[in-house]
Amino acid sequence: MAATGGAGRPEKRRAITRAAAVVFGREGYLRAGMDAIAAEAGVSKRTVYNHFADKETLFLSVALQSSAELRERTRDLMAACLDPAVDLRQGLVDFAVERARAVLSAGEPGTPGTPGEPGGQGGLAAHGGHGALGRAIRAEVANIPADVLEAWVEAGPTATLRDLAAHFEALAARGLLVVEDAGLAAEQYTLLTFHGIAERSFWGAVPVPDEEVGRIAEAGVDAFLRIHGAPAVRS
Amino acid sequence: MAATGGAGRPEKRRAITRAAAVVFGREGYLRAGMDAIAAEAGVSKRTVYNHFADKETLFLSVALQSSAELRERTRDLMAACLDPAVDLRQGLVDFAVERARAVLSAGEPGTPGTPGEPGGQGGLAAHGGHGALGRAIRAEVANIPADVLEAWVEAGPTATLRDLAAHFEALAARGLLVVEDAGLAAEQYTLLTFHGIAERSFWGAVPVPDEEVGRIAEAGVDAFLRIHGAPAVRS
DNA sequence: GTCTATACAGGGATAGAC
DNA sequence: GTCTATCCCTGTATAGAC
Repeated sequence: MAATGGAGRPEKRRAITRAAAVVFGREGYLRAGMDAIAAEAGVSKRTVYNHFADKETLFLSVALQSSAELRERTRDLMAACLDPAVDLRQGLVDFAVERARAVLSAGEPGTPGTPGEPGGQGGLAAHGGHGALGRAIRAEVANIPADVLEAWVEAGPTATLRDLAAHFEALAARGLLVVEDAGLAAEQYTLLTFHGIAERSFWGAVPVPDEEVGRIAEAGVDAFLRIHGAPAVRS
Repeated sequence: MAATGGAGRPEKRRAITRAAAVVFGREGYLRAGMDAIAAEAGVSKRTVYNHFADKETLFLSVALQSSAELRERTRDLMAACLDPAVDLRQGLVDFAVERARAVLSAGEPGTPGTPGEPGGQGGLAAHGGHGALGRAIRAEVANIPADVLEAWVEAGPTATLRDLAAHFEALAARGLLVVEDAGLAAEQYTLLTFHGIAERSFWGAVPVPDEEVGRIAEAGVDAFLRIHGAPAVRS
């Protein structure tokens, strides 16, 4: 009887959350219908209500899950681009570009992308990208309970800033960066290399050409290194 | 008979657009009802449909008007803070703080603010702020015709970037800034001093303490001056 | 016993009619 | 200015199927 409990087959529950991410991302919270979510999941509407008390509960559950998933995916990209650091500037540019692609790409079906890429499979954003769901959340921010919104921010953006700050501290210890406040440096890097693209594309709603993504990422990294680059690297 | 023509008393039309800005900003596009807009304007619902063909037309009309108004208001703030420029750093900080207040403040009724302040009266954002309407537009971005969205961006954010770039070029000519690409510098200033606050507050939906706005503005200006400050100013 | 399919009650919205 | 036609959506109830 527990509405949000573990009733029913877990595979059905996963199909519902995945379908909800697709439909909420595509239509937004208010326009999305529970009928459409049930159809996308290949499940009866009654089954949806068997696993989730109502539309809002389903949306908030999917939002929190997506936030944590995107943080993990971003942390993997960070490690792949910043840990080797044979070329710091190139690593910072690569991470900016890959992050923009991961968050903002619409996941167009015409381009299969890299099918064998690990870490990107089975997540909530198999079709539509995390950006679409993030847009739906931002659109409903005024109607989301404060504690849930705080949990979403903490599990996603804030945790990612912490991950990035840890990397910057490690780079500073190796003499490649000069940072007093690693958290501030992480925020400035994110603003200079990512938020310009996010804002221009309205968090993935409007496509931005790859060429321009690369241009903005390079300009952002150059500005960041003027603030925090070690003298040897800055030149 | 022209739906969007100048039928009816212009005062009624202004009352409708102002009411629409209030209600759309408060409730968002989908949740806002034409009944509530008519009631807020103090006119009959029939009068609303007499001036605007339908809900979408009204929304897009108000969006474009608000975009142009916010651009003018921001340009005034820019001139007031950056033209004297007895202290460049202080001027850049003041503009960042005033801009954040103008865009993101919820216009709480308990604080009458500065009643005699010129330029802020009679606009669409008398109650609720331009940020609230901007949030409603961003929430509906996927459902707005591409040409209208482009016009909104051009009349608001892009025009403001151009205004700021012109100021930076003047400051560079006076030897206070070092900029190769004034447009890029304007974008970096906006990112470093404004977008962090906008994102943290979700474009005005969640309040940010004045103290923190000031802190972020100062840190952003310091970073900006490390990139573009003239050597005499940078120290 | 859980899932599917469908039908239905209740509320609210837009847009038009009187 | 009020009143109403029409549609859509959430959430529930009623059937039967693996």
